[in-house]
Amino acid sequence: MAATIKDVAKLANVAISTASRVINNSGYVSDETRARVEQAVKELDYTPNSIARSLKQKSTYSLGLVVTDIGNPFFSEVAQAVERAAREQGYSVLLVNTDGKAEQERDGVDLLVAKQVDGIIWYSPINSKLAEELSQRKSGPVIVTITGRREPIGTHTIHINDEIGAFEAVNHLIRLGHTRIGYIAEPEGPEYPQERLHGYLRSLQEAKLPVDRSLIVRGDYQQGGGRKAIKEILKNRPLPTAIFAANDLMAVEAIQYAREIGLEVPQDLAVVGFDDIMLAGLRGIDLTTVAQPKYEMGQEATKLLISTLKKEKASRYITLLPSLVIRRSCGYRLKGSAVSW
Amino acid sequence: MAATIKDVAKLANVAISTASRVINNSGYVSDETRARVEQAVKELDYTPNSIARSLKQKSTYSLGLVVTDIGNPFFSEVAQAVERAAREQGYSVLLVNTDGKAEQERDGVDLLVAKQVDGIIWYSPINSKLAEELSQRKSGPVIVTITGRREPIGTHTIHINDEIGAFEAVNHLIRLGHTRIGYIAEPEGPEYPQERLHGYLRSLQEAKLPVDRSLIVRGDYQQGGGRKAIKEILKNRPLPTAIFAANDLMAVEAIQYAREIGLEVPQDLAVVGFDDIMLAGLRGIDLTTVAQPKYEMGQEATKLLISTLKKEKASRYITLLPSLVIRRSCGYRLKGSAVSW
DNA sequence: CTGTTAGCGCCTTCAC
DNA sequence: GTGAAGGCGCTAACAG
Repeated sequence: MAATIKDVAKLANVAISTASRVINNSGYVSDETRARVEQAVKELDYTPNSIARSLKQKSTYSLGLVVTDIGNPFFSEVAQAVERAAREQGYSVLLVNTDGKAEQERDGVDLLVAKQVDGIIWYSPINSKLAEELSQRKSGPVIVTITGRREPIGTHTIHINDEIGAFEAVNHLIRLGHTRIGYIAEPEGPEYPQERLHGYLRSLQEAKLPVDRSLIVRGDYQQGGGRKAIKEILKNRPLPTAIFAANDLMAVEAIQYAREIGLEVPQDLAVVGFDDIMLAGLRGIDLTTVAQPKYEMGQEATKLLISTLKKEKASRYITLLPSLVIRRSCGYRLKGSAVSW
Repeated sequence: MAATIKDVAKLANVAISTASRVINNSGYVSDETRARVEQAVKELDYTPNSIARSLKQKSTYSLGLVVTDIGNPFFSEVAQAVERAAREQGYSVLLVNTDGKAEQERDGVDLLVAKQVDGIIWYSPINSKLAEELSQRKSGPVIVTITGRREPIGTHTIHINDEIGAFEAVNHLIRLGHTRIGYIAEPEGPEYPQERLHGYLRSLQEAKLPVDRSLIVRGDYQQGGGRKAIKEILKNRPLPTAIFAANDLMAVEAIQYAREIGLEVPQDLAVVGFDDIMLAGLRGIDLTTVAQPKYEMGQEATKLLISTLKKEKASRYITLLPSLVIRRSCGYRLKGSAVSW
């Protein structure tokens, strides 16, 4: 049995409340008494039970981090930022994986609520109603969502403008002279923001390029999905000369597959991804991609969350812009294009 | 204010203990009463406060996961396995990053202890004394360590036989005809297991190859560190024909650097890594590497931990063997070698 | 079957 | 300055 404050008090020959005072440094205690208590603490190797403390104080100093898949390097980088920012402020983080399933998300969030987390960083809400409702509760956790959607959800929203990111990526391909651009798209369904698709479409439209629906194939954001999708897309004739993929994982798989069947990247097929996960920058991969400010996203969200906890703060909506990182996978100029780079 | 069991009891017109019974499904309750309580629960949208429950039951149903760097894809894969296994058993996981610093590790673990986690999966203990001592405490958390060291630490130990992994990797290079094999080593210092170095050395010795200390340069396991190390190693003349690196991140950087300065991989320089993180298998990288059973490690550790929690179990020591995954970065045969593959 | 009664470990008035 | 007492939300005997 670990020592409790009671043991400390007894050993120091003081009342529990006095022991509490010196441990928490609150209220007046004579130097002499303080010394006695501190001595007792040391002797018993006493650690305050923060469960009990939380029960009393209604604050657990912990926050939940809800992500689709912590095994995905993209989320893991965000998680790293969150953990660091949280630790620096004395908070700890409870990790919940949703695997992209609404049910798991609900259960996970329920768990976090039961564990009385002070706040939740939610990336990203499949079930936005749940998030919205939760953030309405008076004594519920503060909810910060990170999302590619436009609509704010929760107490605070960190919005990554995916639409513009995708738009810029496709624009870049168009400037390079591409006119048949395939798209390995985000999955369909209400739980997935369709902003990247919108950006892709808008770019084509503004350039007055036709939209060929058979060049748009849904991916699943997972390993294996990019391969399936690119296969599908490359059944089209004439072949597209460029591919935009809704995330890097799928983009890299597209490159792999293209090379396997004898296409050269970028000469025969230019590829642009989305996210800028670490591997995108490796030599041998060199993926041009839309970089999401992963670290900032995690850090911003955490800081915002914790500062809200410390004092009331109006709901905030922050937009972060992704940026296009040009590497080699898109080529610098398409053969026969009039545009020089 | 969130609803408490008291509110539920009042609304259902029963005693608190009765409400508790139906909520926890313990003891006999008449169907009629049960229905009333359930109705009340629904009406108030009641969620049990697990903080309070934990205080009473001495069990928080949460476990700590201590890793060096969750942003590192290697750890993030282990974390994924841990989270999943934990969730399946109704446990949640508190994430602690050490960034490889002893102080952060201590603070993080203190935090976990204060938060009364039931167990800690510790990968990997820099300060093994801390781990050992903690696992001795009667009412302390169950400690499962994952480590490349031989010595058991904590309640249970999952040992990855790094020495054999490294040994096999270097053996492979030797079989391919290499005799000057550089090593981008693990960092020095008591907090880092030196098993991979041992394996490297043993392999050379058994093959009766000379050990050239200037071909062994310490890395830091981080991004950037492989680059620095390979630079150093390649100052040697004659150049080594092969490089073994203590992890994939550094191995990949070595490949990048080698290519930048005009060396072909694997023709001029064969490279073997350690870990088998996702990117190792990508086309364009194709890194031959010692695969650690990441998923098994996380899962095994978690299951072991939780089963211990449920009923006393003797301390266990499990050894998992890594396996060599041969891809292209090591070449199939060294020019001029007599060994065919 | 159901209600009453003690706490779990801690913090926080409120007296002295 | 210090102590006594109440209660956070919940569970677990123990009576009825």
